[in-house]
Amino acid sequence: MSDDRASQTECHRCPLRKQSIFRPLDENELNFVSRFKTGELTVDPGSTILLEENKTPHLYTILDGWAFRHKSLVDGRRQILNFAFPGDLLGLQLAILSEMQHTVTALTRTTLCVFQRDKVWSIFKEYPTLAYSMTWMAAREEQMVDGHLLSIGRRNAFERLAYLIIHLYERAKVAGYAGNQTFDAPFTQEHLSDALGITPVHTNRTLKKMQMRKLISWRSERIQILDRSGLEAVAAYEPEGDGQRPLI
Amino acid sequence: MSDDRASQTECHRCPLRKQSIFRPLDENELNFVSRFKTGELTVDPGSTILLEENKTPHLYTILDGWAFRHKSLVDGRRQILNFAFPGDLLGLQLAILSEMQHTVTALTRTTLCVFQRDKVWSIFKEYPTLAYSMTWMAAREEQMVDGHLLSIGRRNAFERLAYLIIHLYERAKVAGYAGNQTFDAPFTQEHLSDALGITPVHTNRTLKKMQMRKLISWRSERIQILDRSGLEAVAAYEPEGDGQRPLI
DNA sequence: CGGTCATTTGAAGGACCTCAAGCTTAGTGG
DNA sequence: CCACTAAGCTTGAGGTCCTTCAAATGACCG
Repeated sequence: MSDDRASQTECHRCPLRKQSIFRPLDENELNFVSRFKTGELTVDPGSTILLEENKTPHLYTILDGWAFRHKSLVDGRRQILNFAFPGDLLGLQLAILSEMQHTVTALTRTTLCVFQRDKVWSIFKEYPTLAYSMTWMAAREEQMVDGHLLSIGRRNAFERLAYLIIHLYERAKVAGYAGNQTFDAPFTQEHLSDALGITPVHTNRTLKKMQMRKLISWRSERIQILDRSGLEAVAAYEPEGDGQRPLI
Repeated sequence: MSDDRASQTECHRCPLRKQSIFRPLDENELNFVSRFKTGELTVDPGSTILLEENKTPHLYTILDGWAFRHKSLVDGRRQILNFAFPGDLLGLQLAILSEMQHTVTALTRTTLCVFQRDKVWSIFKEYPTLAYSMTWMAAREEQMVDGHLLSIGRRNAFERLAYLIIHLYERAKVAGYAGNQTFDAPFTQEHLSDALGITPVHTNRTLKKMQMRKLISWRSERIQILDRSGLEAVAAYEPEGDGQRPLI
């Protein structure tokens, strides 16, 4: 949660990394990014990146690592809203609404690209392409949360788990954390249960059932999808957007 | 679902109405809006404004009326993601991601302001203030969905209902559909149950219980909050953002 | 006044929760 | 190398919340 070593190198990877994956930044943008970026930050697993109450002046992009957005009731019941992967923007709500209503916590050792949030307005004024990308990411994030809401509201535990596994696999894949129907699982069953909206005990039983049916296996921090079409069938899975920013 | 009578009058109310509530549009923006707006559209209760599969070339703002965003599984189980009120933007996902993954349906007779979605990019290029407002609205919408996800995932039926009632009251209030702890309820118990993620039968029983405990009353299309602090207590309610766009 | 739709109520079953204990694993220090 | 600990995982038993099915009641409308 510290280690704010600034480095001006490879900045072009970060501001909206999705974009640089699909389209190289132009000169203006590169110039801008180097002005806008404050530095990099690496945090350990379990550390808080953004806290609900706090008003940090920062906005982040994940360069490497997993994190998760979550929100709790006063009595401690916690709901994981979504997981965050490289390229994802953290703290946009804070920058735009000047209020965060959720917390972001690192799941693995995570490297972030740090920006000044008070410069967001100047992005809109001077770099419409970047602004558009930010909005693109916000819209995409909302689309994912919509999907989770449908899942939590209308699927049973077994179906929810199937859906979440597929979702995580797909996201891990684009981040490079997956391969061959297998992906890293740097989380505990408790994290899963907080994402699924069920108890750890029931999550455990549901996982067991899913392994018993040879749909997945989970050994040593890795989850393998054994029967993709079987999983899709129980989840009533419908593929999400392909993650590609449209050409404008 | 038709009646596309164009009218150039009072356009300044619509493009991002929130904004015009808090700050008058400047000359540039007014000029822009009149170029950008296609017309107005009024739809009857129950009609579909935006359909998941469809690629309408339109983007809407609600001028008057209630609508709701929802999403279903293939077998028909439906989840209401959020309700939409005057000032809300509909179809931003379609415009930005070129893909809608939910449907929007009118709850009351609803009047919409219609825009061409392919002009969104020109907003970003030429009217950064409007672009910023659009992003503001997207961020706010996501914040609301986050709140619902916490609710559905971690509150029980009684608590969910309490939360939803307060939420709807607060939103109806800014839209002018509420007054004196009372608000319009242009929906059925089935809508409520789809928003809460529970069955109609259980929704009915939960409503009964809530009326029995003198927390609310529901008569002739109007819901009255009888005990606000009692409701807040059961919901563990925490106020949302004040809906005011920050000055930039 | 019949028909349709929303609401209401009952009874029974099942999904998920709670509580509680035992287990496994990895890390720590003697 | 072996306690010892702590955190996570596993399993059982019982209870509760919510669902399902089914039928009755009420409200509205032509």
